[in-house]
Order: sequence, then structure tokens, then C-alpha cells
Amino acid sequence: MHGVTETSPTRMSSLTNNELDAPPWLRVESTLMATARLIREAFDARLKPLDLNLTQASVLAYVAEFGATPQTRLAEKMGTGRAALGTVVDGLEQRGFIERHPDPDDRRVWRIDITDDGRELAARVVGVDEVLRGELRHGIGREERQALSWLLTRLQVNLQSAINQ
Amino acid sequence: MHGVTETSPTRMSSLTNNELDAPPWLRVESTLMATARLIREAFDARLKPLDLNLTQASVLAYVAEFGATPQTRLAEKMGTGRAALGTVVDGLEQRGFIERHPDPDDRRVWRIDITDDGRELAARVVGVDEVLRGELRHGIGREERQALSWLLTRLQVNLQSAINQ
DNA sequence: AGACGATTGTATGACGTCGTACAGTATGTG
DNA sequence: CACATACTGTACGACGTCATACAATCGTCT
Repeated sequence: MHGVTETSPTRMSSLTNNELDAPPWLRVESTLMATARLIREAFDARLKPLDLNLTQASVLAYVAEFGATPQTRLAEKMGTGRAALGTVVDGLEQRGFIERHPDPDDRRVWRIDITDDGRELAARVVGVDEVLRGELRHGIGREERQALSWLLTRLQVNLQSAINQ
Repeated sequence: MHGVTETSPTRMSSLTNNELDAPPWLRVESTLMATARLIREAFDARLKPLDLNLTQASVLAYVAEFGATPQTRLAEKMGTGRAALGTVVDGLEQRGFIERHPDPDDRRVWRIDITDDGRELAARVVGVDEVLRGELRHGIGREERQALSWLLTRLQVNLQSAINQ
């Protein structure tokens, strides 16, 4: 879990001060990263009653929606490495929310599928997600959200080519 | 260090596939978090020749620009906890880039100040930052960047109130 | 059929950050 | 002046992720 309980005035003030005396370097970028942290924080906080963090909830919801999925594909979707995802799957499996089924066509892969308990929990995850995402839309119009999405995608393209030298 | 050397096709394909078969939950939000990961990745990659990660470089550049700063303020600016920042400062101090000076007015606080070596390194950090940020602007106009900044700030406000129930 | 490279999931050790608890110090109140 | 409360930086244990190395298995090419 991450900064779930962090509701300190520290973060509040850094939010508002950020733009004022921010150094010239890392302006939009640092705002973006701070926003990402807050997203994780907010979801973790709302998911805490379900005893899940954002990664676990994402895996659960993904499998609930798309059915049995190899771990490598899950790792890609979640933006994490295969090893890390393995431990997430371990935890969810131990708690009985998902199961590892052998793939009939490829004996290397485990297809991660959801259980009945998992489906029930996933429904609650979706509920939490819808409520929170509704709150996050306040004061942001539809085309603004689309603009945001486009800008982020464009940024990702630039970042990707920067990473590849 | 983070996924500095991660240039695998895995990440590439997740970038392009992300929007297509993404689940209904976590759409813009997950894109934003993926973008944040890429930002960290890109900066870490470019800073690697200086043997710095993004957090260390940020601390260095901040102190170079604003002079002696208490650790708590640095932690706020960097968006990290005081304990975590302490270890960052430890590392930079051992390498001789910053120094801890006692605050004459408050014997609890250490003011983090830069050394001559640190100033030299910070200049290179600023150079790296300017180059990379320039690349990231490709295809994104000035008012678009302002729109992005505004949207992120608005999102942060919503997130903050969501976190505070 | 056999051999080679690619891919899947796991084990392992490392790193960065977190949250809590703590001692030292400051500040305000009686 | 004493006391309580708040704050600074640190020590400690925990968690999540990473990178690497590995065995098992697949696909392909000859």
C-alpha cells in the first residue's frame, strides 16, 4: 500500500504552492507526476475498505471483464513487469479471488481467471471506480477530458522516442 | 534507480494498445499514470550518465537555485516524505555535492546547501533538463501546454477533495 | 527429427519509498 | 518559569517494484 492515509496539510500546501515558486525545470512534468501520485493515493484510499490496492484492483477488474488472461498480457496492461505481477497474482490467488488455469495450447502459460468470490469483489471495485471517476470529472468538460487524453498520448509518443535516444 | 534500461517492446506495445481495448474503468487516469512512469523513465535515462536519478537531480537543482533549504521543505517540494528525502540527502552529501549546515535560528533543522562540485553537477542537470523538455514539446503548442497544466491542476483539486472524503 | 532462438513464469537480491516511532528542540499557555 | 503541544530530522521495519538469471516450453528452420 502507498500513501493511503496521507492526508497531511503538507501535501495540500505543496499542491497550491507548486506553481508559484516552482523552479523553471520540471514544471508541467512535475505537476503531472504529482497528479499521478494523487490518483494512486485517491484510488488506494477508496479501495482500502476492500483491502485492495490499485494494482490488485486493476488486475481483478481486468480479468473479470476480459476473462482468462496470461500473466504476461496482464503485466503489459498494468504497466508492470512480469515478476511484479506474479506476486500480485499470488496474493489474489491465496485470497481465492482468482485461479491459475493451465493453458491447453501452451504449457508455459497460466491463464488467470476469476472466481465467484472474485467476481463479487470486482463488482464492488467497479462501483468504487465509477463513483470516484465521477467526482474527478467535476468542473472538467467532456471535450476537455478528450483534450487531456490527446495531450497525454502525444506526450507519451515524445517520451518514448526520447527514451529510445 | 527505476526502469532506466527498460526499452523493451513490452512497454512500446502497451503504449499503442492502451487505448484500444482498455477497460472502461481507469481510462484517462491510467493513461496519466503511464505517462508519469514514462517521464520518470526518460529523465532517469538521460540522468544516468551523471549517476543521478530524478529525485536526486531535483534536490540538487532546487538547492542550486534557491540556496540553503531545510529538509522538510525539500521533501514538500519533491513530493516525498521526510524520511525518504533524508536518505537522498545522505547520498548526495557523501558524494560531496551538498552539505548540511546547522540553522542558526533553529537547532532542529539542517539547511541543505550546495557545494562547488554540486553546483557544477547541477549545471549539467539543468542542461539535460532543458534538452529533454525541448524534445517533449514537439507537436504540442504553447496554449496546449497551458491547457494541460490547467487540467492537471483542476484534477488535483478534485483528487484532493476525494482523498479528504 | 534435431537444434536454435524466443517466450513464459518464477526465484532472487536490490532499491526507493512509505509509515511509525523516537529524541531533540521550538513555541505557546498557564 | 514550568508545562504541553507542535515540529524537525532519523532509525527501523515493511511493501511494491525492478533487473537479472533461470528452467521449461514453444516455434521455426534445416
